[in-house]
Amino acid sequence: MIATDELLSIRAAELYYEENKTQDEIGTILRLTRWKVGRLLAQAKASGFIRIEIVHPRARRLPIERRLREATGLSDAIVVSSVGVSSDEELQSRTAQAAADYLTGLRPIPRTLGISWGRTLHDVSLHLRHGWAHGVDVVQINGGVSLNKRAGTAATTAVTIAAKAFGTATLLPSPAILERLITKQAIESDRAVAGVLELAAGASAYLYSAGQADDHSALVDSGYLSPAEVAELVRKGAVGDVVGRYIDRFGNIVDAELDERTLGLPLEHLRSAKLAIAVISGTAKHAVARAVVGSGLCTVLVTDEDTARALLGEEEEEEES
Amino acid sequence: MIATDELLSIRAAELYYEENKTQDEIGTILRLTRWKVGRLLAQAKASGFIRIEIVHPRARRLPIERRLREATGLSDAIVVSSVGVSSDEELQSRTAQAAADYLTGLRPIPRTLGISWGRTLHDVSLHLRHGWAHGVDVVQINGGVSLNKRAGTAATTAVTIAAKAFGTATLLPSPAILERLITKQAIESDRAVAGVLELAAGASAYLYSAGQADDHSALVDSGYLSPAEVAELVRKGAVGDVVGRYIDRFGNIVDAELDERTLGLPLEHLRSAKLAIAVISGTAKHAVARAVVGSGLCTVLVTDEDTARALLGEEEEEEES
DNA sequence: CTCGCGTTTGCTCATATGAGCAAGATCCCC
DNA sequence: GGGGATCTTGCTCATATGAGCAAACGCGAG
Repeated sequence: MIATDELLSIRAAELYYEENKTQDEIGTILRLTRWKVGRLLAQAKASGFIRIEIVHPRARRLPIERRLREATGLSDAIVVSSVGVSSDEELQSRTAQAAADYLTGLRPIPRTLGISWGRTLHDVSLHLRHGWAHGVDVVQINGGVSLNKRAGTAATTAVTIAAKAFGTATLLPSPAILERLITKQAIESDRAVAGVLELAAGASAYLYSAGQADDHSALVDSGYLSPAEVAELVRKGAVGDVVGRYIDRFGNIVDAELDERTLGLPLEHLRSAKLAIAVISGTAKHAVARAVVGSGLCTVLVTDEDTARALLGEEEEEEES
Repeated sequence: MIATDELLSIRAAELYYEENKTQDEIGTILRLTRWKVGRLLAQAKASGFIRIEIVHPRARRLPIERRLREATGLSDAIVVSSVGVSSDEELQSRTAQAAADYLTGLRPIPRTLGISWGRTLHDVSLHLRHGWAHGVDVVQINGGVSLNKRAGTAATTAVTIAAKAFGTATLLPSPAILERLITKQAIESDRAVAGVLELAAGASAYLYSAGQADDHSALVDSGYLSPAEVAELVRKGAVGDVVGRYIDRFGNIVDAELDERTLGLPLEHLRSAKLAIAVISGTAKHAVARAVVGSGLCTVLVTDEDTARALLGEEEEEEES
């Protein structure tokens, strides 16, 4: 485009988008035919001079969703807009809301929903509408008895999601990680526990999040792992955890021995699931999101715009006043 | 708007603006009639959920220009967009560019143009196109011989503007501020100087900027005033200077004695001019811009979006990712 | 239950806009 | 300076959209 045309297209855009003039009126003002104005406007759009943003906490980014589906083979991708967001918390809250929306709109409605636990899932449970479905049974897919403070969060999450869907919640009465392999095997073979695991294995859908591999991980908070142990896992290549199991950037288990002592559905089960919804948001989780998506751990990803761009390899640059 | 409609309008907006679907197609997707979709879209716009920005260094903000004209009685206002601008320098450069554009498009073309000098005016001179007009004579309206480094800037500005318009430049061969009143009176009565002042008084248009009242003022830089003297002026209420004369927020001369020793067109002359174009941009100049516009020193203002909003009393709040 | 009022809905019609095409302008290579 | 090749321009026509209106709906008072 020649320079004088570029300037004209900006003048036309001002009149069109800011002053709501018709292309015909603009033609009169700028002494152009209305077709020329239309072309200038089209050029301005094509050159990226016209930026249209949807400013709303519930806004999604459909073009990014599409590119993500195409690039990764996910069966669905939900990407919330990060326009006007300042804190990671708000972004995560928006993402949780979107996950709740997605769950609500899911057809067919899953009879049994396997879930993990953590801050994200808890958030999702809060954002779900009372009566979001009728008769969905919820089952935990990994050990969820917290060792200290956060007591009951895991249980609360499952119960809330189930209650809001007028269904039942089945809790996995076991720690997430056992100290000794033998204990884990013993618990696992316990009738109650085995029954829950079997139920979990037969769930029609899974909903889970992922944790970053650092001191803020829920597994550290809950007392299952010490910061030093996590640091050691990171040294071995861990980028985060999925249902309590630490994976490297290829989605492989980092520490086989630790994994053996971790009670819950194995990752392979998620990989072969028909419907596995991962909810992952926040700058710190870009790496684990990559691993989850890259290794086929989920079929549906709910995330934020920045994480999605990171997955697509287009890091966002700073802008705006 | 009821909550469910708000959400629907966001979904519709995503499909319309991001996916370029027609309202009809959106209707099919969301199971609505196309009229309902149109109404939702209208609601989304009305609620401010749709933000359209023109991202370009030459973009102006026409609605703000209009409000500014209406609120202040200016005969014209040019407001450059500050979208995507990070530094004050860039904003000032954009504003200077806009001033150059305005000057170029001015009809009737002024025969004689009275100008001040300073960083801003220099910027404008550089942004003017060679051949921006044919035969405009330029005359300085205030003393312009610099006392130190910046030597020649004032002269260069006038000469450049004139040369690019194939006209002549008339310089005011005098300092901006004299140390003693008697000297000023003597110079003023000198044939050469008096002749220039007369020419300046008869100019068909004026173009000038304003300086902020602090150490960065061009008058301090040029050595006419010491930082201490400026500080004293500020104490007396000075918000900035216009063609070398310090004014308070009401546009009144702050120090009559100093003003007496300042050589150039009196401010009253600018106030009664048919066409006086002020170019003022940057956060530090909001106060002086208010004084200039409020006291009728200009008929046309070229400024940036932030300054314009400040004049309108709508300070911009921070936003964006 | 019924009536009246205000809101929402689906429609008709006028207008605005984009696609596609033919004529005209411009370039540039010889 | 001639003559294709390419780009630009103004147009016709089909489509998308907004204004305005009447019917349907919902809601509360009697």
